[in-house]
Amino acid sequence: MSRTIELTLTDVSAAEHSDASVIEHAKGLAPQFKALADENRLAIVLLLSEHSRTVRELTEATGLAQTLVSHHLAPLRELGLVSVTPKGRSNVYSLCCDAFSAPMRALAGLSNPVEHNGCC
Amino acid sequence: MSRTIELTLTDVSAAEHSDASVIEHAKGLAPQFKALADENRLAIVLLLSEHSRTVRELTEATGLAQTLVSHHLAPLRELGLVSVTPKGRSNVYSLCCDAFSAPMRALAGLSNPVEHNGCC
DNA sequence: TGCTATCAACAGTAAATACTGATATTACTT
DNA sequence: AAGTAATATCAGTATTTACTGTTGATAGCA
Repeated sequence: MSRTIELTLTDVSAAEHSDASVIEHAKGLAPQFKALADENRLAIVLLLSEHSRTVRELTEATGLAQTLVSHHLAPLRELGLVSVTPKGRSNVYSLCCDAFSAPMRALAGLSNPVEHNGCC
Repeated sequence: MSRTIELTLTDVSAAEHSDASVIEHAKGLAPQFKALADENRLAIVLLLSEHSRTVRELTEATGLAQTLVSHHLAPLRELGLVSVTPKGRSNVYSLCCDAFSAPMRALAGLSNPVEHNGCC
């Protein structure tokens, strides 16, 4: 019960980057990780990776207060990780694009990473 | 200048997971993201993805205070993301294993993710 | 034109987290 | 044995961030 996915990446090969460039890179990358670092925000993202949902649906699925769901959606929106489409009096949220949702769906299927501890 | 890597994953296919299981999964996954969410910790991890280093080397490479580097290494250690090997009076840190360092090296080579904003 | 559902923004509080400086510990060096 | 280099821990402060309750705005519905 496993499969193989492919990710196309900029080549990093054996090339060493300067320390300074690695640190610059960390600064650019950290906000994305931060957006996924909160378990409630991550739950929202994973739920959206299945299919688009309204705020109300997210509120029901997570059991969180509506105001808290909106609160978490705001930074995801600002980072461009999710997009909004008004529909009637609802707001339908979707993951931004496949470039993001594909890896997220992959993560959603990862076997429990907590049990990774002590692997080496 | 790009290449394709393969990741073998537990099958997530089209199967919808229950909301509850997705939320459970988020709880298990969030700590790993949290460990990478701080730009200084991420810098340390990316530096270690190139090769193992002592605390002193990490301190020099990052420009951070030694005590702060040690402070950040502690949670990475507890999560099992890095491992320590005493060598002389130094402590050599390495990324835990290939399962982790391979994706991290890939990330280190990703083109700037900040410019992702507004893609869709 | 009220009425209600859906959502976002605001203000305040509580809690977590990053940082600093000082200190203790261990292992080399002379 | 004394001195020093390398590191971790501890206590304290500052900052960030998550959360709650209230309120205001918009859009459908009766």
